[in-house]
Order: sequence, then structure tokens, then C-alpha cells
Amino acid sequence: MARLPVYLRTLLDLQAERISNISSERLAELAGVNAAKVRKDLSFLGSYGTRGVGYDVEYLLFQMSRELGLTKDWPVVIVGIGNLGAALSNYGGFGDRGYPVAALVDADPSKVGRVISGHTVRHLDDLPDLVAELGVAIGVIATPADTAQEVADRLIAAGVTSILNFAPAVVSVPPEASLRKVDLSLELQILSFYRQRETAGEGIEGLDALEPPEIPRVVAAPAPGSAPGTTPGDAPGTTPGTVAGSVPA
Amino acid sequence: MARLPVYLRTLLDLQAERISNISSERLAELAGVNAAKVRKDLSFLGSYGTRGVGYDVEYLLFQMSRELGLTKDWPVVIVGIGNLGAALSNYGGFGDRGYPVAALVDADPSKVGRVISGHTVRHLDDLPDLVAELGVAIGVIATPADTAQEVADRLIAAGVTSILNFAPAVVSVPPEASLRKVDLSLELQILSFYRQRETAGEGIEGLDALEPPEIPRVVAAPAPGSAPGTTPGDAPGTTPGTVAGSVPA
DNA sequence: GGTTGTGAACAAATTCACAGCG
DNA sequence: CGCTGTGAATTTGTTCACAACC
Repeated sequence: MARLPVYLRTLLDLQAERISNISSERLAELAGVNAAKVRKDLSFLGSYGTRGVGYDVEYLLFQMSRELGLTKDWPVVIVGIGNLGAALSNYGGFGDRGYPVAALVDADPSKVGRVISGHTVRHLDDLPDLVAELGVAIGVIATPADTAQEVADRLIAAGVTSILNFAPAVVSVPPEASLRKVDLSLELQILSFYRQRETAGEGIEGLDALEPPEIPRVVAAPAPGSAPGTTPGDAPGTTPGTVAGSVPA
Repeated sequence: MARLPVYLRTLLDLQAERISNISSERLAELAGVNAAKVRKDLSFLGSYGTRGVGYDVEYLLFQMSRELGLTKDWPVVIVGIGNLGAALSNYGGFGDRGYPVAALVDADPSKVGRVISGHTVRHLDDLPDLVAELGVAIGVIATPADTAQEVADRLIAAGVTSILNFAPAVVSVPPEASLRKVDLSLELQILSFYRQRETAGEGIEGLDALEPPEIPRVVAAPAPGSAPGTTPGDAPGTTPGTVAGSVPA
């Protein structure tokens, strides 16, 4: 369940405050969820609470860390050392929490050999060797959208079964692998969607209402920057809110 | 619905390939979802398809962009100019897609005045003025966890109702505001959780799925690396293949 | 013929509510 | 008595399947 890490973090805060015991009620409040949900989620790990009392913070933390696989390191390889990839490799939040950056990889020969945040960038072709040597457990895709699937395939082929994808593209992996995605422009679009609905009349229904009843087959030019002459490949050149999230590698 | 941006992106790709018409079946395949879901989602926007034919890419794009609020810019303020904040402000993906970075803000006086990616860092106290002057629509929180809630409060107070939170903390906002979060360590923990489940039974620690939940009242030391050989209890072996390792909604 | 749009069936997730235990 | 753990009820989301339509 994807909420466990949130509980974990909350419990760590509690531990830092020397609080040794917590009820599902209070934990729920701190984690921003419903109390029954907390109990269901925790009981999924086993019966680690005490009726009439609550949960022992320390003990629960221990069980949870074990369950989340936090008792060992999971070395990470970052593929695609553009803006985002470089930022990620420089971002301390990885290593601190048990996910040390083990290697940086890029397909661009001009990037290979450069040293970033203490790591020498290696070529994408070295992936299998790096994975084997360094025991890489997680692959981070920080390439442009159009190479994301290929990179994922190569990660899988190299034996990496956990992938975190920052590229704004749909990538698929075999069922035995896990994939999570982080897409900045997607989040922003969701936000502006809600905001739009607020400001524009009332909801979708209201929008239907102001729709012309007849069927407008021909469409007005989509806002700014229509450029039907651009080269194919990447960068759909039209309409605001294009594919985004990553950087030239 | 949070899938609309994915369809949007797919449609943009199609447009770039000069494909003018698409069936829900094909669109579903490209977006990595079920065809019926695509139709339900799209019908939520209105009846923009043609039976027996499919959807007109251009027209659907136009309607969708409008619905997602992509016909106008949504200026962004980034709060917290540390590693991550600086990386984000330097990251082109915002402005290109209709989310121009309008201002950078930090609470640290030593950061105020510095110029990053063409923006002079302003003090957090200037937030209300900046929001009013620049028409800021979205606030990005890139501060440490312990100040995230306060920053959110100040954003709301300044009139920003859309917030994207990168800080690893639970922040709450009034119901009229929207909040999205991006949490890297959370994603990594989810990945290692699945991975852990897979490989449970091997590894240095003999945490096999044997269960007898003896009385686990005594708390073992949660210190990193501690490996109590006979830790009792283990997650119920239930729901074997249930939790798939793929992208949830 | 083919494909959308949608009610109905189904599945999953969430919440309720309470028995059972400390 | 208070709080956990969990079946049952409810809500939410997904998929099916087919009538309506081009």
C-alpha cells in the first residue's frame, strides 16, 4: 500500500519528539487520513498494536522499516544527465534515505566522462556492467520522453526491476517489474484543471450548457504557436501544455 | 480526472504525426489504459467523438486544452530556493508549457537578492505583493519538510489556491484550495517495498515468510542494520499477486 | 460495416460500527 | 473503559456489453 511511507515518516517525527505510543486516531490525524484506514493498513503488516493502548512507535517503526525494505541500501542509477538528471544526482535526499546514487548514465558521448556530484558519467551501453558491479536496484529515467521506453527496456534487460520514470511518456514494463512515475507537467495541468473549473462557470455540466448545440466539425486553431511545419520526432509543436518533464540528454 | 493530461499528451504526439483521427481503442493502447475507460473519461468532457469513426484529434485537443485551462498562462512562484528549488527554477519544462516561473521566494535573508535563472530571489514576506502584482496562480513548495505547512498557509493567505508540494511532509489546505504532492523518497520507498516483497525469503536477514506470531511485546532495537534473527510475526501471506507493481492511478 | 456513449455488472477502496481484548 | 482489528456496508472506480448512431 502506497500510504505506508507516509506513516513511516509520521512515526519518525513522533520518535524524534520522544513520543513512544500513538493511537490510530492521532496517527490518522497526523498523516491526513481516516483512522479506520490507518488500522486497516497497519493490520496488513500484522497485529502490532495493543488494544486499549495504541501502537508502540518504536516497535511499529522497526516492523515497518523491515517491511519497506529500509534495512538495506538500494543503489540507484540515474539515466539521462540533462537538467533534471543532474539536479537529481545533486539532490541529497536520495543517499540520506538509503538510496545512494551508484552511477550516472547517458547516451550522449559528449556527456560521458563528465563528473557530476562526484560521479563520472558512464555510457548507456555500460548499463549491464554497472548494474552487475554495483548491485543497482532502482533505475531513474530522466531522459526526454521519446527515449524513455527504450531506456526502460534496457534497464529491465540489465536486470533492474524497479523503475522511477520522470519522463513525460507512457512506458510499459513486464509484470514482474515495478514502475512509478513522477510527472511535473501532469501535476501542474491537474492543478490548472481544478482552477479552471472553479473560475469557469460551474463544473463540466455547466460547460456542456454553454456548448453550441450544433456540431462544429471544423475547429479553430488551437491557441498559440501552431507550427505544422516542424520536424517530427520529439516536440509536438502545437498547443500549450505540451509534453514536458525532462531535458535533452 | 487525473488521466486527462495523459490523453492530452498522447493526442499531441498523434497530431505531430499528422494523424487526424483516432479510435478509443487505439488511444487507450497508447495511453496505457482500457478502451472503455477512455470513452468514459472523454464523454465526461462532452460528446466529442463520432460513432463509427472515432475522435478528431485536432478538435479533441482543442476541447481538452480548454478544459485543462491550457489556453492561458498560469504563473508559478517557487518557494524555497535550495537544491531542489534552484533546480526547478532552472528547469525549462515549466515556462514552455504554460507555467512560467514568475518569482522565486525564500525565507533566508542570505538567499534574498541572489539571481537564479534570471530571477532575483525575493523574501517570503513579499509573497502577497508578488502574487498580486504578477498574477501568480500556482505555488510550488520546495522547502524542507518542517516549514512546508507554514509556507502553504502563507500561499493560501496570499491568494494562491493551487499548490504543488515537493516537501516530504503532510500539508493540509482549506477545501477550496487544491494540493498535489510529489515526493521522491516516497516513490523510492514504494519501489523498494515491492522489491522487498518479491525477494522476501532471501537476503542477508533470514526473513522468510514463516509466521508464527508469537508474543512480540518486547521491542527490538530499531537501529539500522540490526537483524534480530528470529523476529516474530511477518505480514500475513495473504493476497499473493494482488498488488501489482505497476503504475496506479 | 465500425465505433461511440452509457447503463448495468463488477471490483476495489473506503468507511462504518462493533466485537474482543488489554 | 479505550482502542485495535475486522467483518459488513457503502462509496468510488473500472470493465463489460450493447443499443444508438454514423
